[in-house]
Amino acid sequence: MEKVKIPRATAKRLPLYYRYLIILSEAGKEKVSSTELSDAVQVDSASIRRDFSYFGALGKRGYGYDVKNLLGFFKKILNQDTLTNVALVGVGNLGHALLNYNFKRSNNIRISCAFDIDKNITGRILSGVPVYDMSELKQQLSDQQISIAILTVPSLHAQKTADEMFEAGIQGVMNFTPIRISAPANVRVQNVDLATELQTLIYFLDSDKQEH
Amino acid sequence: MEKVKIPRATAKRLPLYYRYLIILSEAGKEKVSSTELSDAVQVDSASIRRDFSYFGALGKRGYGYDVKNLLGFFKKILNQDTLTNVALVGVGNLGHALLNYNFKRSNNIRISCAFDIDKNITGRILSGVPVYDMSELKQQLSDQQISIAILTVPSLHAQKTADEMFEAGIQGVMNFTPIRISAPANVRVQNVDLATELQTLIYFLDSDKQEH
DNA sequence: TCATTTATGTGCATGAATGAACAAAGAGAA
DNA sequence: TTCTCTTTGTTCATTCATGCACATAAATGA
Repeated sequence: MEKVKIPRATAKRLPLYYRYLIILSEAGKEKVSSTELSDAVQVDSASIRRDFSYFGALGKRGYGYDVKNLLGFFKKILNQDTLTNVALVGVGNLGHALLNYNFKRSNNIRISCAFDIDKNITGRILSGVPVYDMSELKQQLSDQQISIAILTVPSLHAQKTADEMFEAGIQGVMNFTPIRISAPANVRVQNVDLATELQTLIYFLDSDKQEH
Repeated sequence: MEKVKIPRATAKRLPLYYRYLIILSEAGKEKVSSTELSDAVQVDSASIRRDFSYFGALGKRGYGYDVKNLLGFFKKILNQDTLTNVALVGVGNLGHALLNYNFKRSNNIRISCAFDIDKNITGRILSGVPVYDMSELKQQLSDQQISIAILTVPSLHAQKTADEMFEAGIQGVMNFTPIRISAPANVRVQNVDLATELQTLIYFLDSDKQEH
């Protein structure tokens, strides 16, 4: 599937559009306007139209967008037509929760293997996912052709574990540790920093308060 | 504590700086330069200097920043000198994980109560946190003077539950559901959309691949 | 058929964020 | 003290993102 050069901000919104298109489709809606969608996803309607327009003229003036059309289109753009397997590294509290998180339903993503160092959980199958010892990382990722991993180990092991992952050929990391791991230039790291987000929320609330 | 008007992007980085300052302090470092910090937090050094400068001239030319000074300063800015209590609404997989997540160590945030509708877990104490029935939401939040909540209920109940929270006086929500909840104008909502982030990562990886 | 309404696609102006570059200030050495 | 070196604080140019506003095109109804 040939892809156009899309602004970063747009690319971040695509999965959101996709999810709401699924909802609309399941609700039996045939068409949708940028204004309707705007209400649902809370993005300005002009931004939505521009986002869509990067892929060509997908809508019809005076009508809106055909839901089925749009859905099929985004499915291809977002590689939703093929299942993406990812690895989970670190099966602690958060890791466990993610194992049970249903990425598959609206995203066609599946955690197909997990890794840990704790002998009590390695060698077993948790929530339908086999848990291997870290020593098997390279072999398994290679066998299963996995290039994306979710990192949920304790901070202390974050960088060391990340290095092992890069060694094993990981190209993209979703980093749940509070450490900013350093990675080779060709690797994408997406940080999800729970404590920081919460604290930012608190900060903004306080400054809201002071304005009034 | 009087606060200056800070750009959004800067405010988002403050907790990150704070965390690394703690690490530096614990490692016994007395001073730090913007360049050193830049390596650690992966933010351009000029941006760091500018971020700091919003609060006044905190550094010394030719020397850098005094770690203890800076730390004390950020502690106040970020309200780290007082404990912030938050509520957790929805004790499923993710909720459980968050109950065990240590927000307190470097952020002085504590989940002090949780809510659910499942009679099997309400009325009990999980990971040191009491779990109440949803019917007690308003009373408890009022008693404990809590204005921030983490929302981890199933998508289907997201909006309805959110409405109850607003009714109970919640001012800030960290929304882990994939639904964009609609909220009163004075309420801040921070969305943490795991599936979307993962999918965005996949999208960027694919477009990286196509460039080469 | 023709007028009216609806909703797209895009030009434009504005604002935010970034990072390079550098003058100024202070630290440290001689 | 005086010189050199380091590192800040800030200016500036650039890029990115946003949302208004509107011309254009299609749909709908009379």
